Amino acid sequence: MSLKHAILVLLEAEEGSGYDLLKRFQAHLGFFWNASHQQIYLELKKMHASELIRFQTEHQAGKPNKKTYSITELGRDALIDWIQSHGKPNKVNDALLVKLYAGSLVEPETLMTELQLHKKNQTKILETFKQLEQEYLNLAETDKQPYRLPYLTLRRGIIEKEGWLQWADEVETELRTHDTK
Amino acid sequence: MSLKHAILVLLEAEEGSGYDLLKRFQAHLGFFWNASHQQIYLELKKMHASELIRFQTEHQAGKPNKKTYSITELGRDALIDWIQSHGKPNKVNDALLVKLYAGSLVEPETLMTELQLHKKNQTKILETFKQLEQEYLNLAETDKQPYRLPYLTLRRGIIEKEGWLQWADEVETELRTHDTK
DNA sequence: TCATAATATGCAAACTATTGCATATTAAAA
DNA sequence: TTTTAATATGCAATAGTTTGCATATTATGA
Repeated sequence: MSLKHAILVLLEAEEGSGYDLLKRFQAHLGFFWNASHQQIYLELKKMHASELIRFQTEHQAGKPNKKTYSITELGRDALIDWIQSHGKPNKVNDALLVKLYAGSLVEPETLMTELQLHKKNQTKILETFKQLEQEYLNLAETDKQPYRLPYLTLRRGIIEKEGWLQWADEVETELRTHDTK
Repeated sequence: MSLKHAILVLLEAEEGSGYDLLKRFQAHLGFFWNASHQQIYLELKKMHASELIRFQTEHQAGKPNKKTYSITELGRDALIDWIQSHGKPNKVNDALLVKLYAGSLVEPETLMTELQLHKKNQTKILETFKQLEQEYLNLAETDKQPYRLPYLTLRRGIIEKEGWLQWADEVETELRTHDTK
C-alpha cells in the first residue's frame, strides 16, 4: 500500500488540502504516481484515523471549508521506515503490448493507428519533461541542491519516454516492411 | 478490465488449463502482463459464465481433474473488438521513484543499496530477454513470420530494461558525486 | 447571460487484486 | 527416506481502485 506513502512524501514537503495534493500529484509525481481525488480523500481520512496526519479546518466566508493536512511525528517515522524498506519489484500490466502481441487478429492499419496515437501522447509528455529539465539545468549550482533527487526521477521519465519513442519507430518500420496478418 | 483479454489472447493461440495459462503468462507475457493463479482461476470461472470460453474436463486416473479451456466464437469476437478499441494510457505507480524523490530523508547509502538491488534484478531480466532475442534472430526468415509481433513486444522489454540500467548509472554517479542529505 | 472550468469535498457501489488458507499427487533431490 | 518443488485447483476475507453520483462557489469566456 503506497498511496499512503506517496501522500506522506507530499505532506512532508509541505502541508496542504486534499485538492492541493491532487494538484501536486499531477504536477510533481504524475509520471510515476497517479491518484484520483476519490482515492486521495478516502486515504486522507484513513491516515487521519491512524494518526499519521492531522488537519486544521479553515472556515472561509461563503466557500466550502478547507481542511489543511500536515504530517505528524508518527507519519514522518512511518515514511522513513517505508523508504528504508525493501519493496518488491513493480507489477507491470500493459494493455498496449497485449494488443500488439495478438495483433495478427486485426488489420495492420488498426495497429498502426493505435501506435501513432501512443507516439503522439508520449512525445507530448516528453516535451513537458524536457522543459522541466531545462528549468532545472538553468538554476545556479547552489539552487540545484534541494532538487537533485526529484531531478533524477525526472531523468527517469525522460529516459522512459525516449525509450517508448525509439520502440515505436522500430514497430513502425516492422509494420511497414512486413505483412503481419 | 484486461486480465480477461490477456487470457483470451493466450487461449486464442492455444487451449489450456488454468495452470497452463499461469505458466504461459510467466513465460510469454510476464514482462508486460502479470497475474496470480488465484486471479486466473477466478477469471476463468467468470469468463465461462459469460460464455467467452468453454472447457472439457479430463479425468486422469489418480490425479486431480484437469479442465482444458478453449475460446468460443463469442470470445474471439470480444477479443478482436477489444484489440480494435482505444484503451486509455496505462496508469503508472512506481514506488521506487517515490522513495528516491523523498530520498533526502534517509542516508545516501540506503538509496544506493536499493538501487544496486534494482540494477541486479533488471540486469538478470535483460539477460533472459537477450537470450530469447537471439533465439528469434537465429530462426530462418520463413520461420520468423508468426513471431514478428511477439518479437516486437520482446524488443519493448529489452529497451525498457536498458533504459532502467542507463538511468541507474546516472543515479549512481549523482549519488557518488554529491551530498543529497 | 449562460455555459464551462476550476476550486473543494465526499459517499456508495462495483470491480479488481492480494493474502491466506486448503487440498492432493508426482517427481526429484537431499 | 524425508523433504521440497512442481503440478493442479479453488474459496474467503481483505485491500485497493474505479465509476457514478452529489453538492456548492467563483471566475472566465462565449
